[in-house]
Amino acid sequence: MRDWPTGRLLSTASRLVEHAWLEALTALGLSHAGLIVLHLVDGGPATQVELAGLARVEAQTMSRTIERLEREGFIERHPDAADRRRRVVERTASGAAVFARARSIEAELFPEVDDLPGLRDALLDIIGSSGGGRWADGR
Amino acid sequence: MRDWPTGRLLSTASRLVEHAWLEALTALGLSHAGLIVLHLVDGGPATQVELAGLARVEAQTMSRTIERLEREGFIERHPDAADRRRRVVERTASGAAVFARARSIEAELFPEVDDLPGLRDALLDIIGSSGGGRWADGR
DNA sequence: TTCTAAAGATCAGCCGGCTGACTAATTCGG
DNA sequence: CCGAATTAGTCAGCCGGCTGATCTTTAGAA
Repeated sequence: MRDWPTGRLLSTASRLVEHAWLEALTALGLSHAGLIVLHLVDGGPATQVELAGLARVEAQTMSRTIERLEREGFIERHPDAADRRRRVVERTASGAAVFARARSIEAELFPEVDDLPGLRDALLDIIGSSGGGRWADGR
Repeated sequence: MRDWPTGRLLSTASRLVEHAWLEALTALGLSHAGLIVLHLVDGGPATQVELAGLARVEAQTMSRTIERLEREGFIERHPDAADRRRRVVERTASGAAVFARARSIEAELFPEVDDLPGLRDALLDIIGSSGGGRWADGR
């Protein structure tokens, strides 16, 4: 496995970390993708396109993720009076509660690694350069 | 995004790198998962359970991946005479050819990063510790 | 020897990425 | 002011992870 190309190591590591997470998350009725959305709307309501851009995900993917969150009662969608194409996504009280609980364990489950800041920098580099113009917004 | 938990950075980076790959790979009629299998059977024929273990993937997932590779004509499955539960997976000439072409570009597409060996070590660490006994074989 | 447990492979069904195609609403140019 | 282009959202369908259940075959124990 030491001979594997770096990209393959990256996706394998990612999958295994996500898997380790899954149990704790499903116990809360959440999923990985859902947690990201809860995090993003923590800063206030947003439209689906905005959320997709921030999560670096296509709008169709975000649409389904939000649909599942709504089904669980963690968020609500309200039509925007000013632009009736838009649906504004908002956290519910239940969503706020589950986010508070999930957030605390999010960092704890990540395995120990020698140079954590170095790893984070490398990942941010990769995201920046590999995003290839698809995600204009850097924030 | 600098505030994101490391696990989320990891999966985001992984997805973006895979996406950058997809175009080159689909042009060859291949997929990420398929390429891994072609790499693994490069060392000789193997059973599906063996391949699943080496790729760190469940047997059901490997089953479908192999099915698609077979459909494309890149591998063949033969029943094992000694143990009729087993199906031995073998590369075809076409599979060998496409692997040779894909392999050469695999490393080239990975973005530049400062401390590549450090990154690889960190990822191997994560895979090792986060595999949590699921994948006994360390090789 | 027979009968049960384990192993290899698959099926069904879920989630979360993606693309392509579509609708409804808004914006903008002539 | 009206029609074309753009934008927000969704639907359909694919791939690749996963779990749980099932089937056939092999191995092992009584």
